[in-house]
Formats: sequence, structure tokens, C-alpha cells
Amino acid sequence: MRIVEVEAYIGTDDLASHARVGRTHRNEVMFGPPGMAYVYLVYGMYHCLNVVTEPSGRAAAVLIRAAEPVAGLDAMRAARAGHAPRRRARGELVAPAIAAVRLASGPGVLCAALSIDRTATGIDLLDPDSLLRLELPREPLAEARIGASPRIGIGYAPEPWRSQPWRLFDRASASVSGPAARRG
DNA sequence: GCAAGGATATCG
DNA sequence: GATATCCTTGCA
Repeated sequence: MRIVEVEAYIGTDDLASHARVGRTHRNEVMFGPPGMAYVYLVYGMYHCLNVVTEPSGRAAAVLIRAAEPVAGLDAMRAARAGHAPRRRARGELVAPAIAAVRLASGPGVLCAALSIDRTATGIDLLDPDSLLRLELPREPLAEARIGASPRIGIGYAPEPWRSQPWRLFDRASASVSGPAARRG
């Protein structure tokens, strides 16, 4: 997977972050060492994957919102089919094939495609032996390709947090989440 | 435009 | 112990 969209959540002062309520059982890993996975359940049915980014004691993480598949498309489609709550509720056995660029074009579906749930919390994403891991690109993305916008789904946060342009994405990628307008 | 869905933070 | 709320998604 090539990550193409992320959001930053920085510190207990960030009133859009789960860390805003202080250290709890759910967000505890955010207060620990960087490089760890933080996965939570949202809206009762989707998981969101975050990477802890700051040293112990400072609670910060980057939410992985979307990625472009590079391999394993069939496995991802199978995983997506198994995590389709609505279709399953309606008793539909066959789901239409999902286009490759849409397989992980959102934080919830990304976790579904990779079969990530809360049990992945605490995985060391920098350990080459981990089942789930982060790798650096051979070359950084050209700056002109990086778009920025306010973060999604945090309307509950007061200013200035609501408007901080802490959602970053690859303008050239068709796998960025949301309508075309949101992709810069 | 909105329902589905369950954990969780907060309040009693 | 109850309940309002939520870093989403896909269909009406």
C-alpha cells in the first residue's frame, strides 16, 4: 500500500484529538513511544489506523486515511467483502467487485482491506518483523503534489483546531477519500 | 440526507 | 448503570 492521505493529531491541547480528554484506556498508546499503531473503533463498525508520532509523554498520532494498493488486490477484495456490515445485514452473498483505487480510499475501508482491528494497537510499525509495518518511500513526494485541508469529521472541535490544515494528501492520487473536490 | 452500529467518556 | 456522542460509509 502506498499511503496517499493522512491527518495529524497533535497533543492533549488539540481539541480534535482523542488525547484531548487526557490519558485513558483507549488512547493510552498515544502517550507511549512513537512508531506504534493506535487503532480505534468508530461509528460502531469501522476501524481507524493511526501511527504514534511523538516521544513518550507527548500524545500525538497520524491518522492513515487512504492508500493506493500496489499488491494483493484479491486478498483486499476478499477482506472488504468480509467486512461489509450493511450487505451482510441484508443477507447479500455476492458483492460487486471493488475498483482497485477504491479498495482503501478511506480510513474505515483501509482497515477493512487490511483486516486491521483494535487488536493491532501497540504493534511496532517500524519493526521489519511486524505483520504490519511502515516503510519509507525511495523518494519523498514532490512538495507541489502535496495538498492540505482541514481535517475531516471533527466539526465538534472548536477553533482554531477545526480549521488547522492538518490533513495532507497526494493531489495526483485517485485513491484520496471523499468527492473529487476534496482531493484538491 | 441519513441510518447502521458498538465502544467510550461522562454524568448520575 | 444510563446515555449522548463519535477522526465513517454507502445507499436513499
